[in-house]
Amino acid sequence: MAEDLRDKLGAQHLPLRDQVLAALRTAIIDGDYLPGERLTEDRLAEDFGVSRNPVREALRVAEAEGFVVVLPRRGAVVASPSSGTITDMFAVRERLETLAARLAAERATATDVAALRALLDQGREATQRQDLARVAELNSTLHLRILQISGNPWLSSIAKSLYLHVQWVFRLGAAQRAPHSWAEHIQLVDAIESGDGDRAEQAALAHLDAASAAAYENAEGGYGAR
Amino acid sequence: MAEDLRDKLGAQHLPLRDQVLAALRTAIIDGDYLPGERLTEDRLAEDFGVSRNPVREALRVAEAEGFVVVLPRRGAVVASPSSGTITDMFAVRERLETLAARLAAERATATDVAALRALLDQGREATQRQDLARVAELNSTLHLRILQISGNPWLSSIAKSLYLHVQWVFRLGAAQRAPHSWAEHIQLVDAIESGDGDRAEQAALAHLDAASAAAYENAEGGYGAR
DNA sequence: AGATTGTTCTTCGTATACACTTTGTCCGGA
DNA sequence: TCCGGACAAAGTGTATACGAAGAACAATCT
Repeated sequence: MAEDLRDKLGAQHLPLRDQVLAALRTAIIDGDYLPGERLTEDRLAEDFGVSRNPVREALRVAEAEGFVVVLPRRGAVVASPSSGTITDMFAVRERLETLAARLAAERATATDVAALRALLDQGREATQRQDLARVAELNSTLHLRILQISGNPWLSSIAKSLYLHVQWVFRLGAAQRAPHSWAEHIQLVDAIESGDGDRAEQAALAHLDAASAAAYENAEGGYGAR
Repeated sequence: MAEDLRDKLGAQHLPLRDQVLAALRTAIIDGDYLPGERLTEDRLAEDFGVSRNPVREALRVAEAEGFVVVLPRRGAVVASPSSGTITDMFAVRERLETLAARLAAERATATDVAALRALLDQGREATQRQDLARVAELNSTLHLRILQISGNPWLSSIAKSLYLHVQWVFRLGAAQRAPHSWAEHIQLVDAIESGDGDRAEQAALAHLDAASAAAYENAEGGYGAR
């Protein structure tokens, strides 16, 4: 795994710290680094085939984003999402993504809507093929796209970060609600296309409530907190 | 007493990068570094009397928080808030701080309320003394305290970051609305004390609308372009 | 056993070096 | 005079090494 990452990182020429950050995020989200796992700088530097400096800079951002917790003089460990943080995250998402849906409804151009519909089609197709990974990916893309259409950079960047965390928590809970939620997505895109802000907000709320309920069901199993 | 010692020992040591970050933030908010100004690593390192490494790590976080913009291979410049970002920020704050007010109303203990009332008193006093700087400071403390009482770390940290930005924009516009807004604060704390979530949310909304309107008036003067 | 003392691991900060980009400047030629 | 390109300067991006301090753990001593 370390070799794969190293090869990939070496190939591109973005700043190393950004590549490390991206790799670190996905490694955490994918569960390659498990909650509570200790992330020493040397270890990460070796895993990614870079020196400690880019690693440190990436760790600071990962800390600000809440993926890792840094203990003073002890270094970083992967954050441990508790069921409490799930509740908190959904409470914030409810406020933010409903706003995003409203703004998207008010501002979406014909091209925007067409792009969303295209994602919807691909999603339906992937669902039929039982390609769950692809469905999950399209799911993300759809949500992120709506955020982008909202045209509010603050909203977009904050909600995106939250969304990544939700993905992480879901993955940890082994939830695969994606196909089930596709119908809600269609409602949402319909509402956005209609240009009706209230309706879009309502659709987003319904979607989030369902997702939240599903998250709770999966959380029943319990995470190994701390 | 044992706790006192632990708090002292643990809290005493602040990593240099955090000190640099704090200093950088306040320097930007206070207008010591003006929007568009170039921030070379060497210059910052010298200004703060540290080496480049802590500066770089602080810069990454400042970038994530939106205080600086980093141009690839060119380094960092202080971000330039436009009137567009003001609108966007208030749209998000409206969703977030109303939620915070509701949660605070639902969860505030007697001690929490007492602390808020104490801030209110100090604020009234400072207003009488015409000590505007102190009023502004108490203003911040009050808002941050409410966020903390909400008990949602995500909400708290996101809204805090937004709040710092608003302070910045206000300072740039030379707005001193603080004394004027104090009456709204009293309403808000009253609502939180009552435990009525709807009422608290309403009070927060009224406060934000007034602040937003004031921000716009000041923005008329015009900020540098996007 | 319990407390004390080392030892080790790791972070944190510093310093230094160097490649590579971008930028700015200067100089010669049309 | 103006243009264009070589050339130098500035600054980032990255690596490496070293020392100091803190935390955790093992070994030792009373």
